[in-house]
Amino acid sequence: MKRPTLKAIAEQAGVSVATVSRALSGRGRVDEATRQRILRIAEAMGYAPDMAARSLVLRRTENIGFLIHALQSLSPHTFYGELLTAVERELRRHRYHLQFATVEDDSLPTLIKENRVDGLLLVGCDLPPSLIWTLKERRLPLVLVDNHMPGVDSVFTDNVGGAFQATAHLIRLGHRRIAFIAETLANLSFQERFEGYRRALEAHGLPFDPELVAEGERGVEGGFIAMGRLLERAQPTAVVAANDPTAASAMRAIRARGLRIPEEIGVVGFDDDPLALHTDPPLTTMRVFRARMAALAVARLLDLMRNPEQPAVHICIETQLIVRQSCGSSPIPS
Amino acid sequence: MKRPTLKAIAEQAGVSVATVSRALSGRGRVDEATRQRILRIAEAMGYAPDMAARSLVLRRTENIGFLIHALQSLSPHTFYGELLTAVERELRRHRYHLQFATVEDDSLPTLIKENRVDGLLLVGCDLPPSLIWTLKERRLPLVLVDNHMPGVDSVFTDNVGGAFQATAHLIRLGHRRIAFIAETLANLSFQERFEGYRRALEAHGLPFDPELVAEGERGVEGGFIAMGRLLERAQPTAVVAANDPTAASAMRAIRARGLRIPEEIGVVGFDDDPLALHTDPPLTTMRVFRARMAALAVARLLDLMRNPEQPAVHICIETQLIVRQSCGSSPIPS
DNA sequence: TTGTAGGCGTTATCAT
DNA sequence: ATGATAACGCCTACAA
Repeated sequence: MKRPTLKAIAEQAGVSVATVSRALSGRGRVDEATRQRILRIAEAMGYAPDMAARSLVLRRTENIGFLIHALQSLSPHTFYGELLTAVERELRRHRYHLQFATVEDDSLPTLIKENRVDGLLLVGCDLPPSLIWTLKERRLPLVLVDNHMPGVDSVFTDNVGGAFQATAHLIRLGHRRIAFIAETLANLSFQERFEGYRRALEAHGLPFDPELVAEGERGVEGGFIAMGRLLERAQPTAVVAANDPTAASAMRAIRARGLRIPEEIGVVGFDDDPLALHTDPPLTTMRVFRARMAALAVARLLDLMRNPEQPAVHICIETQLIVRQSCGSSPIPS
Repeated sequence: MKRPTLKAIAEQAGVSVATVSRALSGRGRVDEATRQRILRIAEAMGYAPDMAARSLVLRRTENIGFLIHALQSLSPHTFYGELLTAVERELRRHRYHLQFATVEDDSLPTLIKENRVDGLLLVGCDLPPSLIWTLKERRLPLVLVDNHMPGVDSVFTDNVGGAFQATAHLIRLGHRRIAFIAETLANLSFQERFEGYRRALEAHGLPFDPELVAEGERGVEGGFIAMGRLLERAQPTAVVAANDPTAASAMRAIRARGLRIPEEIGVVGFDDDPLALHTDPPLTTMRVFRARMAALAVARLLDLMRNPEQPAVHICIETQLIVRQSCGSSPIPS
């Protein structure tokens, strides 16, 4: 059977399409009796307004775009999947739909050019800033998620504070030679975590030693490589990893050197990836709140769509230390 | 600046909108000189057809829906994120867009009711069959992904064959008391993997012992629970896990009992989750080809949209054994 | 080769 | 309270 239209309902009910439209939309007065009749018929026919016709006249699609960098999203080690479903759930509560797209460069996605979305969630810190500015100039409502920059609304994790806490935790346990590793530092989130690490050292009167910092490579082996490089030139008693996959991968490098965790080297990660439960020993890490991030980002975006001319707002979400067994639980002997 | 319309280009070029439409769409003859002029102007104005207007008249949205069960997708331990990005990339190659939605029950998603998609990818084996049939009756082109049933087109992994291979691998290594664990057997994929396990035993003349089969619970601890139950009543020398997270979680239970892997118990997983690299020892597992699955599903769906009246086709993708260190590499001593 | 006109399904502005 | 009617932007006969 075909999708019913307003016209079909109108004929069935013996009224005009205008009346049917009013009855169903609730805008404009309709006699209560005919309204009920129309509603029953519409229900029976399984009517729902055609989205194309609606958005053509209403000038909105009730679609939100979820944009992510193609490389980032292809990486298996990302928590954006969970973020995505949380966003979709949140959008659905508000009668919006989610359009998912990846971007590879700074050219304007067809999603935008063809007017397929009313607003945008730009996810991750690797989307080209030039693209972000182009979008802003189009006056398209948008919110950065897990990323931030001046002049654009954003919702993100407190990376600096989180890494500070993680490092302070290790210091509290008695560690003095604490290393920092990342797949790469060419990434805003990782830079911020590095910054938090440095600030924690400073706040506790420990010297910063560049020899205790190592980068690896992008990919699942990043932490393994970084940790290998580090252990060739230094003997840290603990290491802060820029994220959990890096930490897990580093743990393999540590074990490969015959060192025990946490007795000889403590490890702390970041993200509370499900992975963290399965490492041996289970990984102490900083939990980030993806569902909160999703809800706040959606709320902000919808607000921005209602009322576009607002100063940019930046929403920073704190992290939480999850203590497992990779750092040891009591101060180490010096 | 506003989005340009055909009319704007027409005025600029001094022709009618019909001519512009023809020039841009390529359908219908247009003088080569004016065509070039129109193309240049359109290019300069950054024109792209308005999607709502187009789909209203063309009766298609150029949107494909990616549907997944809400619970399934919220679980962090799923590889559908990777599948999603692969699908999006494939769709984009064909000028289609991806609409992502989760379903919670068998009520018709608004995506469908409001005509927001031309076709559907139904992902995972936990979508309600009643919903699938309703969609079929609407004559909406659709393909099941990582799932299959008679009468509906599908693209899926060879779970039976994969589990057969995994089990045969263990048998080849000399194992005779081989267990099977899963978070749950109330899942088609896991049932099929169980079936593959049984067939391998049978094919090699080993008895099937129900005592060597254990279920756990849904969630990250599923494998831990299942393995715990199993070890209380039996002494397997190896275990086939229904997927990698289950295997990783089971490894923790095995270690908690003081047993060594692979010396005392061999473990093989399924999926080749990135997780498999980080377990200790790294996990031997069956690789599934998500990107292939995505490409084949998209190709099939687009074909189905062109030519709807075709008999259903079922595309089964074989898996590949990835040998790491969790099973040992040489036959065990009996 | 080009333009005119009608229509896709919906909403909104007028009359009545 | 209800019904014509005119958009919305695009495509496509049909006519010129």
